[in-house]
Amino acid sequence: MPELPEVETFKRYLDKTSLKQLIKKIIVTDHRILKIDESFLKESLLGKKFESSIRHGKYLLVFLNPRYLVMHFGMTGDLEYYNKKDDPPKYSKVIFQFNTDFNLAYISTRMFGKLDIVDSIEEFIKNKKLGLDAYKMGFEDFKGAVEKRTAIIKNAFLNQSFIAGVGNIYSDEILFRSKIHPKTKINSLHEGKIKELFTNIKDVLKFGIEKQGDLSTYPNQFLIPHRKLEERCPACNTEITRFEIGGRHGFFCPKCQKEEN
DNA sequence: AGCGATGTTCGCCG
DNA sequence: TCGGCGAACATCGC
Repeated sequence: MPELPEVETFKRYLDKTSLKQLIKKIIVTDHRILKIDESFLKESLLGKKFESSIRHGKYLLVFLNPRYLVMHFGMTGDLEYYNKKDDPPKYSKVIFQFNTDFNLAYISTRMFGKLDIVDSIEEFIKNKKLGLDAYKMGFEDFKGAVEKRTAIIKNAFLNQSFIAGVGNIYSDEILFRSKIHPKTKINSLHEGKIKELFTNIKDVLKFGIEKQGDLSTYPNQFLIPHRKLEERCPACNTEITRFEIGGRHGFFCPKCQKEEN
């Protein structure tokens, strides 16, 4: 699932369901998902509670005093809070059993997600070299980040050290809405365009969060429903172009998104 | 039945 | 050091 809107949805779900309950048992069904030893995971969590959570980019950090559990979801991660009476969800890799009738399952279908333990948020962000959180950043900081970079804009978005949280799909949507060609050099953008881009990042992510990360019911005027071959631009009816960049497929409208801005 | 996939990381090269 | 590329990771659904 996850780019920023999905992870924000996981955060709200975890906050609503799983805080303040004693963790009495942890079951790890696949150790490849752990970046730390199982014993350290247990030492850090057992007998404690999930106190609060913070999302930075695509990462969710859950505070347990004194450490943080870091959840990353790869391309196919999920969380499910379920009654102990029921079977664990399919592809559960770690199950947190609370001192209640419920468990929280960390699910990773394709094993791309990871769980880690860290001492502080600042240290984590620094070690991972993560940029500003795309949803929380202010305009001046964003402008500073843009001016420090020389890469083409699509690659910049995919690089989490530029700004954190935007991935392949939402970056296409943001560039479409901003009428920016994905291969535009990011440092060629002028102030007005940077401002417009900033506003569109916020709006696209906000809409995504309101949709709870569900991409399947987007209105026609967005690019998202048209990210496939032989689709047409909802604004001008030109055929959408598919291109490859950094080993991924991106989509854009060659008429609405011209190189020059 | 092969290919592609909302992510990250690492090594290589310019 | 940065930027871009390609591969690797793992596995399921189309």
